[in-house]
Amino acid sequence: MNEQLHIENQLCFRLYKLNKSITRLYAPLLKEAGLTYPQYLVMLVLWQDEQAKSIKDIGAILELDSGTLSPLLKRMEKLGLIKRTRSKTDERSVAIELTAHGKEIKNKAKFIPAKLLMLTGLTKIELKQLQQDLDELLHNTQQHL
Amino acid sequence: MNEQLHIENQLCFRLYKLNKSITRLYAPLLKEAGLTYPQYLVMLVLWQDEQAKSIKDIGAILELDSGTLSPLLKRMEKLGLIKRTRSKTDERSVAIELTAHGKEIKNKAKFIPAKLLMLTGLTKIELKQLQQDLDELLHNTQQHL
DNA sequence: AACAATTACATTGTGCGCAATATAATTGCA
DNA sequence: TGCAATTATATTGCGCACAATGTAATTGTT
Repeated sequence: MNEQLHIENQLCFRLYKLNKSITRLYAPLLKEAGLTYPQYLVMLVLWQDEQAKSIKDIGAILELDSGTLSPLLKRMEKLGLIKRTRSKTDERSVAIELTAHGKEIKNKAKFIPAKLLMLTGLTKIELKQLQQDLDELLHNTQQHL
Repeated sequence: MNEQLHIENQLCFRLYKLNKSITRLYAPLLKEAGLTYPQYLVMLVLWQDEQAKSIKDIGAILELDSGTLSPLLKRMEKLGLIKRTRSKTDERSVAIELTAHGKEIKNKAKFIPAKLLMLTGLTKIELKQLQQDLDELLHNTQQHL
């Protein structure tokens, strides 16, 4: 009997479940704004400073490649959230910017983080500590990629 | 400027990246055994006690529904990892059991958890503490689903 | 200037994950 | 017993995630 192979002992399985669990918590809140979770992540990046960003920039922040982002951003354009424009200074690059509708949604979305924090039941101090732990782990794992 | 909406302040984003990052760490190790990560999770469940389990049982453990498991298990059958059999006592139920090949793979896989733990750079104590923290968070979030 | 290498993005194909719906078997209850 | 409700699984459709490949624009080198 190999205790290490026991599924409940595996860190990865907890992260797998927790990630799904949190995504499901977001779903109803995001639905009100008409967003999926990955779309929400893109919007967070664009809301940051409301400046146009290239697909490359967005990919670097979210750690997603063009195979994921190209169709995702096309869907978001069809939903009227963003506009895609070929850069004139570099025709290879595509600039992504928010539409007026995309900017408006921020007002609905800005209450989401607080709502979610409440659902986690974490205090601000626990949150900060957990974020540090996860950052350290993220740093370690990414060294081996 | 809404600090809460800043993507780098969001717990969910860390979990999202960490989950992807860890899955990518597994990928090359699992490839040697011819498994994807979700397939590995199913195998972990079946390796536990090498007894046939229903799709429902597997779904309860992995928190996956038939929409995910039905095609996943069909692919695994095609790969020769498992066998699917309609239960005779209850024709609605499908029993999943390991093939000889499926059992053999355990010998390759049993070294994976230790390898991965090393890549995380965590001590056993840190691991245990983190697992507890994640369990608590998982428990809290699942209360609201 | 010519051309090889690199870069930014798009496309194709595969495998999840999940909502919604369908179907057949079983159970529960009047 | 008959029939409505429940249960176990399957199917469809959509949206990621990512590997592999393709393409056009740009850069670097000689």
